[in-house]
Amino acid sequence: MDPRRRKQPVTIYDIAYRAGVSPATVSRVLRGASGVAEAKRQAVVDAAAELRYRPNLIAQDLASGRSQTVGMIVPDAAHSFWGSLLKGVEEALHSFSYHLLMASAQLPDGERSALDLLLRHQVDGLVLAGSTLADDGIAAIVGETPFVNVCRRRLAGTASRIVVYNRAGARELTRHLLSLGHRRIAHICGPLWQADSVDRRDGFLEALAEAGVESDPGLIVEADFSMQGGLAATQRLLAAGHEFTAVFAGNDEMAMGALLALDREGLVVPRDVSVAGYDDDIFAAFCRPPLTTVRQPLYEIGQAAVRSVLARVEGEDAALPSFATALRVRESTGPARPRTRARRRPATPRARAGTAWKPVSGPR
Amino acid sequence: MDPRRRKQPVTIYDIAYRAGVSPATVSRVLRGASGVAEAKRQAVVDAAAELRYRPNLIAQDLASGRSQTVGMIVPDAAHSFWGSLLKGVEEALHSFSYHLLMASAQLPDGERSALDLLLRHQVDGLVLAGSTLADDGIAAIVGETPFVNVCRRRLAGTASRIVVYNRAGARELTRHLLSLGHRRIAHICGPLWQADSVDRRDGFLEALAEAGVESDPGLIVEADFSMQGGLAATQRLLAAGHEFTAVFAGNDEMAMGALLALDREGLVVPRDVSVAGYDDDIFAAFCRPPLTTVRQPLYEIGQAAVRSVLARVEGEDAALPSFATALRVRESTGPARPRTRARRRPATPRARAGTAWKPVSGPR
DNA sequence: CTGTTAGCGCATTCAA
DNA sequence: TTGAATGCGCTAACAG
Repeated sequence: MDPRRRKQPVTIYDIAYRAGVSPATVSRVLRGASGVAEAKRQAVVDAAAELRYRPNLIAQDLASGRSQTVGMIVPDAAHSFWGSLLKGVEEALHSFSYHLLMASAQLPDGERSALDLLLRHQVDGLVLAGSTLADDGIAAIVGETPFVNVCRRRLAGTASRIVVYNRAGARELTRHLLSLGHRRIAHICGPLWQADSVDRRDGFLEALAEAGVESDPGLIVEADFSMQGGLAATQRLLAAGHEFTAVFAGNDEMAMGALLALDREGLVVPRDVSVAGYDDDIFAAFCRPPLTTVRQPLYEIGQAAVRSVLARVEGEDAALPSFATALRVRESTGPARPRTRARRRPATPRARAGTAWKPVSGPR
Repeated sequence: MDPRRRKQPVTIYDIAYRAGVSPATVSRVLRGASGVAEAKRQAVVDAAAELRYRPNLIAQDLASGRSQTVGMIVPDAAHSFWGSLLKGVEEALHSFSYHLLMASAQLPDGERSALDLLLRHQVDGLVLAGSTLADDGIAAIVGETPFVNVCRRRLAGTASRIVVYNRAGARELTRHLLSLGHRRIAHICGPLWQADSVDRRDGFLEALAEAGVESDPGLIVEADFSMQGGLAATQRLLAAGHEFTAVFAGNDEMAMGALLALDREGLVVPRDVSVAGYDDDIFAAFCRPPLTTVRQPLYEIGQAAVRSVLARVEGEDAALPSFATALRVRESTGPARPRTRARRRPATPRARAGTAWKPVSGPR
């Protein structure tokens, strides 16, 4: 049933034999332990090189009780948002000679089983991106294994979470809009069961309040962080006849959808309506017009998560850093038009318009 | 030095004791082996559940000689192109109860060391995305470990490669452009040391040839698959005064750059110039205008890669599937204008134009 | 069918 | 400093 159980071609025993020392000494040398005669050390190193020795980490792990591996759970690697985080984590791990065991999972249940799988693999620590589980829920299944949350989707619990000052970021962005003369600003927020969505919306509202601008509940709509969702939300806004001169989308993907929806209506950005996003996603600078947005240092956040987890793996009690955001003003935002209701130009007739924005986007 | 070498809280010995059987029997039951009395089976299952037993895969691996793990190397997880592939691989692996050890690496050297690391971890197989290494080079370092290449960047070697009919895809897309009346079509190709780039360019040229349209070398420029590169390439094309009514970019990212460059010149797509991309990236349907492109089933390719690798891990000699592409006609392509040289509308003055396309895109 | 005996490859006591 | 012995948790012959 089992074809060929591959055995290690060369082990420390081979090296020991060749170098004329004991396996224990080989182990010491290979692991950089002190207290080995230089002559033997060299002999071992040479032998290992000549034999093209490749350490068996699995064996090392079992013997040492630590796997040199960190597990990461990502909701959807196909989106550059998560991809950036993933990249940061992977590269940081690499620099510490740790390995990355990756799992993707969206539903809470999938997350739980993914966690379980990762733990079976004896990961030393965990980086959870976009988790929907609460801290205690996670702790219940991971036990002592250190973990840190990044961009979590749960409102409660900050103990394990790297926080990004999203409220401040949203506030700054909104102030920018206000400074351009916008008063009726629509906000497309992400799912409100997610911490980030709520934070950004709150920041938005705070900025309005501090400027003495009354917020119109009708101008706040919820979507799902997808381009499709942003498109639909904007269409709803438009259809409802709400007047607004700017749209602040909770992320760049939704902003992109908004741009498309506005275009469909013959509205020109930023002449008729300003649009802003959030995240400074990989494509934000290349939209037309390039998108005003708020940069979240995802890559750096990923790195910080790793540092924090590894520190705890080493037994140190690492504090979780927080991250500020940075406003990126580009061309999708401009001065508010004097008339509140944006003027339309006749939409260009399109034969294929009906199918144009079908969700052909992602793979699968 | 070593804080707490975590030991397994509950092992098969504990279960054996509790269920009143031998560890071997526990192992059998847990691994679903046949030939165990139902009574004992049940006892073991119950004991395991009560003790909340979590198998130690590391130990299993060491004992069985197989790690239930596949390694994947990705050039850049922050791009949805690679992300889609990654997602396909991960999910397929998951469905086979395999794990994914991920490594990112761009330079050949990084790739080599990444491979080495993965092998130290005793991965059962490898999926290499966008590899710059030749088959024999890879084999030299992985030995017997099965591997498959996906979207490789090397021209030579198809033995390990899942091929996508990119030439046919490019041909079909070009025919579409030709059918719209375009005769002077610019092509922004990817790096010509990459198989995909060459294939697509060749498909482009073939379609022109079969239509009896002479190709103009001046209309073919090389870029690096990035948005920034597409922007710059298009600007070069424009600056050189080349006349063209359509642009076929080697991938969607470059197409997006092209859209921006054309916009900067006051050219309207598709009225003045048609633009087409390749990949059907996650944002393609949401550009303005939505991008005509060629879909590559990346997710499915990832899955196929997994099936193939795992089959070989099992000792079967799996053939590598090939994939066709699908033309996605959207709104960025339209009939060619009668006059060859596209007409411009005065570019709108922009204060921030200079900084607008700075490479603020990726993280890092 | 089931238990006993050996390892898997390496780290790590403990003596020497 | 170094080597011999023991074990990490589990699988896999081998007997019984």
